[in-house]
Parts: sequence; C-alpha cells; structure tokens
Amino acid sequence: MSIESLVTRARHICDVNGARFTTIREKVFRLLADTHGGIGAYELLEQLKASEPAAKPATIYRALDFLTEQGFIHKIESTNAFLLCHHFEQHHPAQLLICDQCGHVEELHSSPLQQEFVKLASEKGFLIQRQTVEAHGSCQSCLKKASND
Amino acid sequence: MSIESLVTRARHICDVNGARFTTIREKVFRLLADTHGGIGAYELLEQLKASEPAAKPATIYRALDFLTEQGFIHKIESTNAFLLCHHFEQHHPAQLLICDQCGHVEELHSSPLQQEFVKLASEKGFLIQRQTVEAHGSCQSCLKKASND
DNA sequence: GTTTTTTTGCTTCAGAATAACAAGACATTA
DNA sequence: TAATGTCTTGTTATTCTGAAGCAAAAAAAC
Repeated sequence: MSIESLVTRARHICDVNGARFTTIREKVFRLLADTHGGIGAYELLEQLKASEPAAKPATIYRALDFLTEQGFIHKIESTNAFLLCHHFEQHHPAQLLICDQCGHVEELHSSPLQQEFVKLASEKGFLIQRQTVEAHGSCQSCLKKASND
Repeated sequence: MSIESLVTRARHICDVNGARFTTIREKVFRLLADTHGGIGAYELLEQLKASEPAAKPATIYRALDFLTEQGFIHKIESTNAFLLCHHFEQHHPAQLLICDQCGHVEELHSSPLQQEFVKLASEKGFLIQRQTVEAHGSCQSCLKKASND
C-alpha cells in the first residue's frame, strides 16, 4: 500500500465527513505513514519541524486529535505512541502486537476476541465504548534471530 | 476483604520473596487499598505527604515499582493510573473494565479471552510476554442511573 | 463582503516519569 | 560487635507527555 494511495483515501474520507485535510494534518499523516512502528508525539514534532519550523507540541497534538477522530490512527497506550491504521474506512477496535526487540507493531482485528470481550463485559452489565488491547513480546522474526544465537 | 487482611497477605508474600515491606511501601499500599478505582501517581503523592511530608515523585514511583514487581498492583495504561489487585497470590494477566462516569474499575481474569489472545498472537508467530486489556464505557450502576433520567 | 466557524500560532502550565548521586538503614559475616 | 556490602530513601534536576487559553489568520457560510 503506497503512501500516496493512503493519502488519497484519507482525503476522500475527510471530504465525505466534511472535515478539512489541511497541510499540517497531511504532513503529520505522511510522517506516520513513513514509520514502520509506533512513533511518539515529540519525535513526530521533531520531524515535522523540518518543513514546519514553527511547529509546537500543540501543533502535533491537534493534528493527532484530528487524525484520531477520523479514525486514521490508533494510540498505543502502553508506550504513548501513535500508529497509522491502514484500514480506516470504518472505525474498528484493534489488537496490537508490539515487539519489544525491533519495535514493530502488528495490528489485528479479531472478531472472536472482540466478541469474547464484549460478552465478558456484558455479563457484568458493562457497556464497552472503546477499548485498548495490546500485547508486548517478541515477533516472529526476532524470535527466529534469537534462536540462531 | 478488609485492608488489614490485604496488608497481612502482602507482608507474607514479601517475606516469602525476601522483599522488604517498608513503612513507605506499606503506606502507599494502604492508600491504594483505600481507593475504589485507579489513582494517579501524583494524587497518591499528595495523599502520602499527609504522613510523609518529605515525599517526592521518586518516592511514589519507587514504591509503585516495588508493588508492581510483587504483583500487588496493576497499571491502567489508558489513564496512567494504578490499581490495587486483590488476588496477588500469583501474577496473572487481567482485563479491566473502566467506567468513565463513576471511575469504578472492575478487574476480570477470563481464561477464554486470555487463551484467544495468546492463540491469535501465536498464529502470527508472536510470543506474548505481557499484555494490556482495558475497556472504557459504562458500568451497570451508571447505566441504570442513566436509564432513570 | 461581512459574519461565523475552524484552524493555527503562541505561551504557559500541569501531569507523568526517570536519572543521578548522596545519605541512611539494614543484613551479613568475620 | 565492627566492618562490609546491599538495599532503601532523600534530594535535585530534568525530560517527556499532554492540555488550557487566548489571539491571529484562514476558510466557509450567509
């Protein structure tokens, strides 16, 4: 999936939603798209400053808020990082597998897990509005590397 | 479950582990036990200062680190808060239901959900070492209240 | 073309967490 | 019990994360 294609899709969704995909928002979107794993707000800010020297923390956080509202990104709560979602056509809960060795993050959308969680909550009379499901550990390629040592 | 009973159990586990349940650690433990939901480190610090005026952020964070190592508390990643666990005899992954209305947090330990997550990860070749499973929404009693309006 | 809404610029501040080093308390064992 | 080593706490500073508030600018609506 090329960055340009992601940008085009994002722009289209903004049009539909009557939201404005401004220059700054697009730049932050592209920076996120260039990142293979999650990236912190302040690291994003450093990168944004290359083309927007006046950028301040509020600049980034406002862009991140916007991108979150549009469903373009997920926040990784356990690391305070942000991750571009590649399937943002509809909002969806996700499960994240975060590799502590290489930093790679894999995004999953398991219905069984999702349903199990909702069911579990409803048994307690709890209505889920949003959720955070994250695992830390080792990804396949890091496990392979480790076993070769 | 009374606070004294929790303290006794915690002290016993520390003895077994050869860890020291010092005054400060016990005080922080008790403050956590007095809280019905999660509580932030700095709010905890404010409360601790009542009996330990010299306490500083490091005081709290060190105590929290210790209590985490012993398995006495969970961190709520999505709110940067800490929660006393009432079943700390063995370390275990937990699922948290966090009510955004009243702040109540319910801790669950569902094996099916747990197993589903591990299975899902292993299908991707991912080995889970620790996890964060949190839901935000409305608890039963808040839903009931809302329906009476 | 004026008004209204949204976005951005800018400063400040609050909350969260760690680093580094000194000082004190505790445990060990000689 | 005195000396030693380890663990815990005191203290200061600093970094990271995130939000609040208000003015200026840009875009949309009328």
